[in-house]
Amino acid sequence: MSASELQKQRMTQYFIDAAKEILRGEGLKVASARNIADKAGYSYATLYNYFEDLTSLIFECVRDFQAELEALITPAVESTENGADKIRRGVTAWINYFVQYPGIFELFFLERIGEVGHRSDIADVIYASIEPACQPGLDQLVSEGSLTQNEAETKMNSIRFQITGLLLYYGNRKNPSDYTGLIKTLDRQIELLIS
Amino acid sequence: MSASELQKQRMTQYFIDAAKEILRGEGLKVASARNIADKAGYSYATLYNYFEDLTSLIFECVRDFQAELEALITPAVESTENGADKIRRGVTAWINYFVQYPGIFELFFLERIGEVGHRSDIADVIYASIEPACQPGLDQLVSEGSLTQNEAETKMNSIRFQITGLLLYYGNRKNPSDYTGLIKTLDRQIELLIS
DNA sequence: TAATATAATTAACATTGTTAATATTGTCAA
DNA sequence: TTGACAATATTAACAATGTTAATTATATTA
Repeated sequence: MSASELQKQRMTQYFIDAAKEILRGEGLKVASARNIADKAGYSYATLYNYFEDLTSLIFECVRDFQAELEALITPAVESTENGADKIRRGVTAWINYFVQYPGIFELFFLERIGEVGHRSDIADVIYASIEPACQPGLDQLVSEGSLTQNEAETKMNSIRFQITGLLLYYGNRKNPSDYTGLIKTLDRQIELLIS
Repeated sequence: MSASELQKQRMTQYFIDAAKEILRGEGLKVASARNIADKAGYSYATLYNYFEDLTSLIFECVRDFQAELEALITPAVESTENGADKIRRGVTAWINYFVQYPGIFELFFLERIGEVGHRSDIADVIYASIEPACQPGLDQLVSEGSLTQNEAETKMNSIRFQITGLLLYYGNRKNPSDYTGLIKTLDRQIELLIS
């Protein structure tokens, strides 16, 4: 990598780090071009020398968060040999990540379709985020003969839709109203699906 | 009602109608104070003589949409005596409404928590919107002895979370990718839950 | 050191929600 | 019918947003 490319790489990273910090803490509505650039130590216009627009920068953050999420899920899934347990632990890790960072859930799932979400690449990342949590466990159940390939796919979708919906309502502070209730509801729904 | 109260009532209705038309058609991001007032035939500042802020006006729209949705669901549910069928038809009507008006789904479920959604009253309306579609059918299954009260509640939540998640991903044009696929997936998931 | 290329900043524009100041309209007594 | 006052609507303005163009500062090279 040339010196100038290294510089460019560093600059983009400054902005990405600043944006991630804001998204994690205060959430999407605070992640304005001016706030991000401020936190990165540059002027707002400088940001546009390194990113086409604000959405591109946010997209980089989504990819980073996704990688972070996957890095949390994988060891949780691999901590057991039991297929059903793999799913339980994977899904719980998935949920816990978004509970810990509501701003990231907001970013992943609640952004207006026409803005960040409309980029099909971002939608792909989000949609796929549940797979590392479920796929290994389901594969195992299939290989053990407990499930057909077809059933496994249906169950993956059930889990995907259900935990997303669950978190969506939890995020709106409706039901369940607290974390204990969330985990209890999650367990019950998962049990209903994989036993 | 006095003459001036009638006037006030009419004015608010003009703004609500304009806002609903925009929300139905172009969606939330187009529903600005200026656009709504324009469509209502008044200046943007006039709006603030009748609503505390834009969120209050949008909230009125949510309530109207909820009533409209319920008016579609009820006859669908009552069109059969079979408990499971009541649920199938109710949920399908619920989904169809939001498929027809993606802007209303966006308004109901995708708005940032800190803005419209943070009003607990609006969150209540949204959360409850699934009940007319499920409750009658579940009640019937309970009264027939097919379900316990407890199971019925769990299933209601399962359905609530699942169809919301399903629609969320469908709205992002991911999976299912078309309406036929959506209905097929919906049927499969409902079958898995109530049979 | 001077000339040039690169990179960062300020200024500016259009758009947003919202408020204050102003203009218009309607009502009613003289 | 006119004049005073209240009610209502409109324009002007503010701060914040994303974004671009013009300008300034910095680095590189001859």
